[in-house]
Amino acid sequence: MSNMNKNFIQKIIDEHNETGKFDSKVHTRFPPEPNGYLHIGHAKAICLNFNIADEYDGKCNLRFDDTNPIAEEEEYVRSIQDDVKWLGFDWEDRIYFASDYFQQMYDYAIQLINNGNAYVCDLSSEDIKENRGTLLKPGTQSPYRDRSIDENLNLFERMKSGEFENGSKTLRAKIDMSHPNMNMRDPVIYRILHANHHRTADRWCIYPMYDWAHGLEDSIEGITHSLCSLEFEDHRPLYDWYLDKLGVYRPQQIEFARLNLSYTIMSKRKLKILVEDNHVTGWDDPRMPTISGFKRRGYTPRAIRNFMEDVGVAKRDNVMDIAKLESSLRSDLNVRSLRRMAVLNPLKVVITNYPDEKEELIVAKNNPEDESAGTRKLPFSKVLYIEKEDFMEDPPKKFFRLTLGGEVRFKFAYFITCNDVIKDGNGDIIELHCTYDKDTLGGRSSDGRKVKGTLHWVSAKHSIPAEIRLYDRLFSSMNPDGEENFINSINSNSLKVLNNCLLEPDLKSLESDIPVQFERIGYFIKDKESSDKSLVFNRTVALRDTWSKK
RNA sequence: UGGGGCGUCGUCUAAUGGUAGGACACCUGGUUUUGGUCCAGGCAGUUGGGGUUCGAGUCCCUACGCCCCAGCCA
Repeated sequence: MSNMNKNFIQKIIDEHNETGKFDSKVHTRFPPEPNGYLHIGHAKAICLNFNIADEYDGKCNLRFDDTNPIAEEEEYVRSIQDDVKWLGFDWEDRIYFASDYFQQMYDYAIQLINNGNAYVCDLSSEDIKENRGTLLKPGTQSPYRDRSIDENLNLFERMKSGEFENGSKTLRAKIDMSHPNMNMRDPVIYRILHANHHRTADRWCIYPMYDWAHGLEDSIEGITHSLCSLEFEDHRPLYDWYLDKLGVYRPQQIEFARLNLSYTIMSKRKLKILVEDNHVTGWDDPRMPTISGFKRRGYTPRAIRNFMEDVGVAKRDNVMDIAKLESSLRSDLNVRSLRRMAVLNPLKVVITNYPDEKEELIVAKNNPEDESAGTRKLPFSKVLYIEKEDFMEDPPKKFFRLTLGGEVRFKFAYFITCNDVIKDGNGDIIELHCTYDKDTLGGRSSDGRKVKGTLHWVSAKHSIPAEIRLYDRLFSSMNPDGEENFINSINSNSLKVLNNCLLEPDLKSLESDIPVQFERIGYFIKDKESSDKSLVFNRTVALRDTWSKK
């Protein structure tokens, strides 16, 4: 097998497989902390871990890294599972919690103490900070560094039993206070936290720090390749140090660059501000870069997964153009979505030469990309509605749509010519009087006459009302994270609500979660706020538009 | 100024030391009952300077630039 077009992680795994380092096994894990909703950046890690396991015929665990009871909640463990499932990944029975390993971690800590590699420190967090030194200056040793093993054992036991207050003591690794890597300057292993944990309640009042916990979790689960983001690169020496001092199985940590997207933020803290200060309606607001937000917006798991394949994996910092995500989205939606007629800003059209009471059913294709999607019947009658912007009395050059005296095709129906423009007192156009050519049924002329424009339309009598929400990017800045205050770069036009939209009747019974394309407009999905009485549709993404750009 | 990483089209990402390729974006043109899709074409890149070599994005030296690290967060 060649190394052509593999990413650097696959190449490392290939090497391991050649040398037999992990017995040719691949076992990865996705280890979220349940302290928030997953976003599109997490999706990269999810796809990477599950896909790579799959490619090498291995497994991928879902593991909650729940070592900080202050930040974590049950609600998040639920939503995280939903999101991973929605993306289409299956952890089978391998769902784990760091909190299930607390006893083992504690026992390992005792082993560390026994080997003289850890000590209980009475320094306050301020003192520890003080003693740590700086990037340029070495730290100084804790006065508690040389306690006897027995004293350490005794104190640690009492920390666990709840004898001490929060912050009064820590267990620390005895490494090197002048190490150039700050992570190695006697890092904290356990801190005292009298707090209720979402799974272990008050059984513990000491909680392991990330560096201690994470390697042990990986080791216990037999993970082979522990994939994480770049900022953990200088934690790897500590990851290795702990497992080596314990003499236990040691996975290989590999760091990759996380995903960044233009015009969006990925920081959990900032996303939380958007929600809490009501800049959006919730974690699943269709403008949010959360997985639940993308889902509600109408994105498909396939589009997101294809995008991640496309983006690749490397070590250099990157900012993906969100246009690439949208491109991936459109290409998935183009193939699968049903075509339907919807008029967002209705303009009344009366076909003067069409019999008053006549109605007919027009055959319309459901999806030109997929013949098997079949056809449906669209009602046509004397009074119709078209898009306001599809008529101009005084059109510019190359305007292919309806004009006074001009002829266009009403898609699937007839050729229509506009004869009169009716205006109100303000001079605004309120109605068009047109005639149809009855020999063009189906939208094709019998005399070879061509028409430049094709419009979508709905029959007034048969159409159904709907609210349509037009979403645009949440931020107008390409890099909101780089702004002095990201809130200031929120796009004030990120949501436009249209209340007088008219849909073809078939949409009444559309199931939720079925993506539709409103012809000539964009892709839409029925929102969860829809009811039988009032329909609400979200615009997932507009169709590519090379006309309005000009 | 310590340590750890990273520098390839506008943006991502490829290239056993051997024609710098692909995607998105952008621009042309063609097809089209969606100004969509599709098709064809175009624009555009190895951070700088030395060195090794028949040959360097790749190896060596050097300069420069960017990111991360001083939580009892992960």
